Amino acid sequence: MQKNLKRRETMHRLCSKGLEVFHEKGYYHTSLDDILKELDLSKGAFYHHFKSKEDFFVHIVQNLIVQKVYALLVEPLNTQKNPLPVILESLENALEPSQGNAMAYGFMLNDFLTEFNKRNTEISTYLKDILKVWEVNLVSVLKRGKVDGHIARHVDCEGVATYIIASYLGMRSLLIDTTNNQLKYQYMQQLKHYFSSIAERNVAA
Amino acid sequence: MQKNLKRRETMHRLCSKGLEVFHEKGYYHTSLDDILKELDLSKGAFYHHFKSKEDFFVHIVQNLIVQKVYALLVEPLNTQKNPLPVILESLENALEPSQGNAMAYGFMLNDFLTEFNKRNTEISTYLKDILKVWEVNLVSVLKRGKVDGHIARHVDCEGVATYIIASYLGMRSLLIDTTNNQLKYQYMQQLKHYFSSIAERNVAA
DNA sequence: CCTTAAACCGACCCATGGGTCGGTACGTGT
DNA sequence: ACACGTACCGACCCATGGGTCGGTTTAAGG
Repeated sequence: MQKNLKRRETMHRLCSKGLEVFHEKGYYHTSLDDILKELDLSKGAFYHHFKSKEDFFVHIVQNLIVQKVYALLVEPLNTQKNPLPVILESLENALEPSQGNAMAYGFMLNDFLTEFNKRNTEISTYLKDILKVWEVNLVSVLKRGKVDGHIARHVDCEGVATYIIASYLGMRSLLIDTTNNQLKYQYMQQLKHYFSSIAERNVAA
Repeated sequence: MQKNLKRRETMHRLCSKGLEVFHEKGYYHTSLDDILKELDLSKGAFYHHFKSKEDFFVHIVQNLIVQKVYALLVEPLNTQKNPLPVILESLENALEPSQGNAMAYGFMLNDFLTEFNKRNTEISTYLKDILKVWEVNLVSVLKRGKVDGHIARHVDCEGVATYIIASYLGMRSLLIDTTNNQLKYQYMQQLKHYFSSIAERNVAA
């Protein structure tokens, strides 16, 4: 069973490095050789494991990117506490440029979303599906917040979720290439103002 | 002076169609021939007027894109009225997919910003400068709103401007390829909530 | 061992697309 | 009318990069 292990390991090395370079330089601006060179692998190796560059990226999306979004933005919502601070915390956490040693490249959905839009509908769809999952989870946690008396009853939960996602995506756009903590701080601050406007007044946020 | 007119006309046709196609398919996914074919012009014509594809796009940015952003998002701020409704109106207007007959493609900064980020620092800088102008104008109009008693004194105007821009950019990301009026409506609605949280309470917004 | 098939190599193919260059057509000043 | 320069043409050059394919190495099974 050594062969099977080798296969998995090589594929994982490819996907991992692939995501890293794709995120850094963009999908269409990264040649396979860029990735292969860094891993000391050949074209032959690559095409033995993947049908095409596109197929390769689909693997990356469905394995790595989905996981990252889940870990950063969906899992943290899974608590019984007041949703608003929980959401704030998850967003702040996800905006962190890199925790630990390796590049955690917080969030890359926005870059890929615009890069593939209208260029590759299949990949676009996969990426949008990920956003959708986040949105659905946001909505459900917001609705629960309403029931629990943390969020005002008049609030449109779908609208709030959309707005959170939009501001977050845009923030990622502004943060690109500048590790500007000032921007991040401003964003979090205003988000708190916004949240206070949808919180139930008589309960401590 | 016929020659000079011809020159201006051809350059303008190139830039105009160039922006259209670049915005539709992306800069790097558009070949010069894509544009030239639609205008019945040749490579020779193109390189007679522009140094390179990059030089061409710089022209487009500095002439057409700057103007569009000014017209849609900066000029409307130039009034003495309460800033918050004015800003809302300008954003709503700018999100309109296409007013009139030709494609007005509302706003394309976000797409180009992410496309050129880390790929072409010169163009990136030009694009960011445009955003900066918008930001500066937002800040100044917000500060005036404070003086005029429309906006609460504790508000961080820079933060608000950043937040508005972020949410707007992100909204454009979400709206791409879907002419989803629902999304736009949700966004405007939540923006109003947010604005109410930074408005001076004792004055009608 | 010795066969078989997976893992991998790297030279090659070829379409794409930015950029070049020698030429042509025509308006313009003299 | 003649010369000149501007606008434009389109065949060509060449680097890039996705994908192919015949071959070599290596692990697994009998």
